[in-house]
Amino acid sequence: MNSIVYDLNRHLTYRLARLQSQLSAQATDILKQHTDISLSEWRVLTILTDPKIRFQKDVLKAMGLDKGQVSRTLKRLSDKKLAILSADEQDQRNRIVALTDDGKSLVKKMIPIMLARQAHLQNGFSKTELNSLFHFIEMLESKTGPIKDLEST
Amino acid sequence: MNSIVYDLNRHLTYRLARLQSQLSAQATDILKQHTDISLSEWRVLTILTDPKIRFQKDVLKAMGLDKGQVSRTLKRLSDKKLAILSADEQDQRNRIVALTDDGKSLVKKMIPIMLARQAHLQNGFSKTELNSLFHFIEMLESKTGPIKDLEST
DNA sequence: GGCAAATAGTTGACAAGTCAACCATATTAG
DNA sequence: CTAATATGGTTGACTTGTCAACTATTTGCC
Repeated sequence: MNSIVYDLNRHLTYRLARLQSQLSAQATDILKQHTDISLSEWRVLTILTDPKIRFQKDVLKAMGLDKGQVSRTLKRLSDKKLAILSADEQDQRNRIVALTDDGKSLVKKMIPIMLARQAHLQNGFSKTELNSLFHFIEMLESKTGPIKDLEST
Repeated sequence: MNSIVYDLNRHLTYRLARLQSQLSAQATDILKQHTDISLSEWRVLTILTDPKIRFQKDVLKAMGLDKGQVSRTLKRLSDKKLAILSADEQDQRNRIVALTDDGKSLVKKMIPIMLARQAHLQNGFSKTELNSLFHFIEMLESKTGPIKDLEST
């Protein structure tokens, strides 16, 4: 009668959260073995390899990260001489961001390692399964906004 | 030639991370609309509905959360009078944890809302698709340990 | 019994993520 | 031209997560 038991293990968002925290711990470990950058720093570095990314605001849009987080992460990368920030003469509000040579070579060194990890994770998935997985992620992402009428029914 | 571009969007762990952060923001919002508890507090509360969970260590095992986090979260729940912690006479190291009546009624009130959200998220997925998704999560979870030989190849 | 090791939990220090206020520069609309 | 608004970025306060050191019990072994 008092069965208000809530089965967390069959609870999609909980499972995703747990998976995610394990994955990010794994990535952090790998990075620590080879470099002294954090996972968020690594993600920003990889974003900067894209030639379409020229300004800080582009990083922001590309990553969907917090403004302040991007600002501080870039600052740290710049302190570590992996990226440089400079002023845009055309529009003084913008900050131009780019990898330094050190940044580029770090990325070049780490990419094979990080790709090997992706391969390791995807090992056992068929092409079709992988596509479904990405598709599922997209479907879920499209439903992450505010929800109306949660209480009705 | 300088194509060291790394496509984050086709990068499984990145996509999962982004999805996860959106999902947890959504959950936090919903909780804030109805209660004043945080997402981690909510998760611990739901765990406590399981009669098999008697001690703090059971919460720990069931959630795979950090020791300290569990300790502090339970403390907050106890401050809010949603859970009570008491000593185990048999083994003084253990702390017995249980929901208070307030805790139980809060859970009872929130469960339909949180389940409605799960339903909303799973809407559009067939039973088969949902099962694959859970299966994929399990497969990935089984690969989140340390990886050997990342650099070879 | 007594001492080493194991278990349960607490605490402090620090890193990462979130939020909102704020400053400077550009854009636009009257 | 200039005042309101929008945009890009920084900063501080706060929360959450992570790690490791530490205390207190209990268990197992000689």
